[in-house]
Amino acid sequence: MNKFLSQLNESQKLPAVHKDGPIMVIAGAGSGKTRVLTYRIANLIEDGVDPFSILALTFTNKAAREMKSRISEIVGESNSRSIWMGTFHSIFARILRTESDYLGYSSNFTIYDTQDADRLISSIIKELRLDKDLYKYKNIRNRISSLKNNLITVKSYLNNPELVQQDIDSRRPMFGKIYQNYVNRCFKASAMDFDDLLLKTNELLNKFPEILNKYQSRFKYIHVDEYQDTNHSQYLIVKALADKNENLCVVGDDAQSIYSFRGANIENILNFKKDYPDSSIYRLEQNYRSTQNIVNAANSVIRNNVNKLEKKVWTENEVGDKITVNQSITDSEEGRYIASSIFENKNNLQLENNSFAVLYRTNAQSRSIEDALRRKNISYQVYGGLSFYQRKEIKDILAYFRLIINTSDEESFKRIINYPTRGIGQTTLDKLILYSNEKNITLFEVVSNIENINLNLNSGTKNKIKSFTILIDALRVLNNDLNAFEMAKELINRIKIIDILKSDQSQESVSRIENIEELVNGIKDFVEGQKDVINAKGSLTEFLEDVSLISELDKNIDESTKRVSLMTIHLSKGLEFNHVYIVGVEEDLFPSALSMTNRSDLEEERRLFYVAITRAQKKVTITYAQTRYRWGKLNECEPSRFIKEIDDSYLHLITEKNNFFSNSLSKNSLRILKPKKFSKKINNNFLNHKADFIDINKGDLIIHNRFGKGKVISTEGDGRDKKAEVSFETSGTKKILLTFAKYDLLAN
DNA sequence: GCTCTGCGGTTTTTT
DNA sequence: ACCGCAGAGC
Repeated sequence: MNKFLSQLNESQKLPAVHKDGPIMVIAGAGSGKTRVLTYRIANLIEDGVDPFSILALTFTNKAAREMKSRISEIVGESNSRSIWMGTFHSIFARILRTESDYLGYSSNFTIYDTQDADRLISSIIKELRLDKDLYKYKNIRNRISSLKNNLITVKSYLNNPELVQQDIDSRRPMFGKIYQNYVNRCFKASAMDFDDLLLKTNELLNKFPEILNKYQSRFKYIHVDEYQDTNHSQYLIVKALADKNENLCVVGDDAQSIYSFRGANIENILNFKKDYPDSSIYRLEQNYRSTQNIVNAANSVIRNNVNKLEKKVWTENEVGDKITVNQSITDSEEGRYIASSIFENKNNLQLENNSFAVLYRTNAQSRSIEDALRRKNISYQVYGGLSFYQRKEIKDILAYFRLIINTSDEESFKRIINYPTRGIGQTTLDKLILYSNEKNITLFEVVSNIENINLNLNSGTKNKIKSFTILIDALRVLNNDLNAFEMAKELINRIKIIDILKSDQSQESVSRIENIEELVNGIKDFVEGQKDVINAKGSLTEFLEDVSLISELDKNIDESTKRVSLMTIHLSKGLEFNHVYIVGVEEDLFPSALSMTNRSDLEEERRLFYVAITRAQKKVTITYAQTRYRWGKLNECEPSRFIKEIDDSYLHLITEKNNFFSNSLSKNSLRILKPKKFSKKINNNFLNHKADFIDINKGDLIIHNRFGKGKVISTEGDGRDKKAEVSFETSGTKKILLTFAKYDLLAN
């Protein structure tokens, strides 16, 4: 037996050395499942299995990278490099590019993200002259996505009276038409959305036995991490590929299944034994991550779920601190409590910022936490939300890149035909789209041939269109020789985007310029990094492939500054932190109001809470507020039922007596607030006396997050109605409402 | 065709 | 508060 296996305990060792045949590993939180996968793959290689024949599907590309580097420490880099390891989406995108001919696609196909899909759906709804209030693009997108994840193509949809009736009943009889147009337009644009990457892989494997055979023979050993979060489409791909050798190892934890909204099917893990009757099932129940109090608290919560596999997670770790539950009066008070608590723990326990994570149910909750951390000078990193690559200026630059590589890409074309503005407006674009739909040719073909097409355009417009096509054609030629970084510089010079943004002096433009610079630096890093990769050239194509499937956690973050992590609980899955704050643990927020109508949704929320608790090694703090701003309005909140589900013996409740509220609250206001449900009147009193902002007055200098530096000319109103008129250096005079505005006091 | 303004939806989670 | 969009006015 290989000596590195001695680093595993007995129950970890069994699945790690189980070589052939289907196995499932049910791994409780913190039980070392990544370790098992790592050593199992290393062991296969030491046993003489060709790394090229090992496939490992992970949940994020970051997880894949980390696992690869750990495997390379054992079996060497030349071996680990050859393993097929990555997310479903990235691995099968790679295979689809290789086999694109079979499906009638070009190998350069674009990957549409959610925003691209939404825009395309919106324009189809508009073109079909449908009522956009009845046909909400989000509903349509979700419906298309769920059909695709269940392998229901347009044809099978139209042949299924029950499905068609569902849409008639929800007053969307034209849904089928939209679905059909959407699929056709994606194909015409040579684009695949996220769901297509899985759907088309299934199509490829089902329709072409020689292809199926090729990949079945290649992938002799298949591993799937986070199996509980696979959807039906992914399940079928795995089943098809594993069918020949049946060397399949799936690892997961039904208690951590939290992605049903994107089609994940918990039944996949619950039914594994039925699918593979000869399979072996292993359980990892010893937790190495957390204290006894944390493990026990998590167990007492998940016990309330009916639908689950029985297992008992336990630990030999210390008992540890109890879970602190803190009540705050407002959401901003909650933020201040967390910032103070982090500050104190850092000092008392000699911890760095990166030992702490703040986890929340919705991205919108990060704001109050960010404000509080900023005021205490604690550096933090927000993951998720509007990501860097979704920002307008970045998507616009990327749209150029995408069009250069795939001129059929309709969504990219529409983004940049008039960016920067070159006098080609909506009217012209509508004519181009109409013609391209009529003749079934791409928009770029239309403009490339604009001279010979009669669209009632004046010669000025025609010339503007011509110079656009000349620009794109020139860049396409350059792309044959230049790498991604050189292309980026070339593009930015040619469209003069920095100059244009500079001429507009607003704070917003400054930040757009910074973002573009950051993008260019990122591309430079990427090109440098590609020098180590076999056969890679650092081309634009490679860069786009990398960027379009990047996940929130894959981003390169400068780790030299240690930061507190802020993220949704969904994103935190698989991670661990010394101290974890779970915030906004209130009814209607967590569990979400939308999850309370049926048992299975509520159970998923509970699993989410379980995930949150089990991220912590040493300490969990749960917070909730009595009032919270949502949709710009103040709401009264109640503590979440999940808090009550934790066995009391693991909890330390902070009562008002020993609670340390920040200085801005007087003892009086605390006394007033003592009754749990306070009246509207008291509520208003409180808010009028104790407004939640940095008070500013005439003559003060402030810095505003959007408008920059400015001087207060006058103020009006009181309490939370207080407004200030501020003269900003670059943005002119604005009136701001102090409770909402984001600013800091510079001097007075 | 461009730009400003006001309005309405937004906040469940993401590859 | 924030964003995207539609409509008005230039």
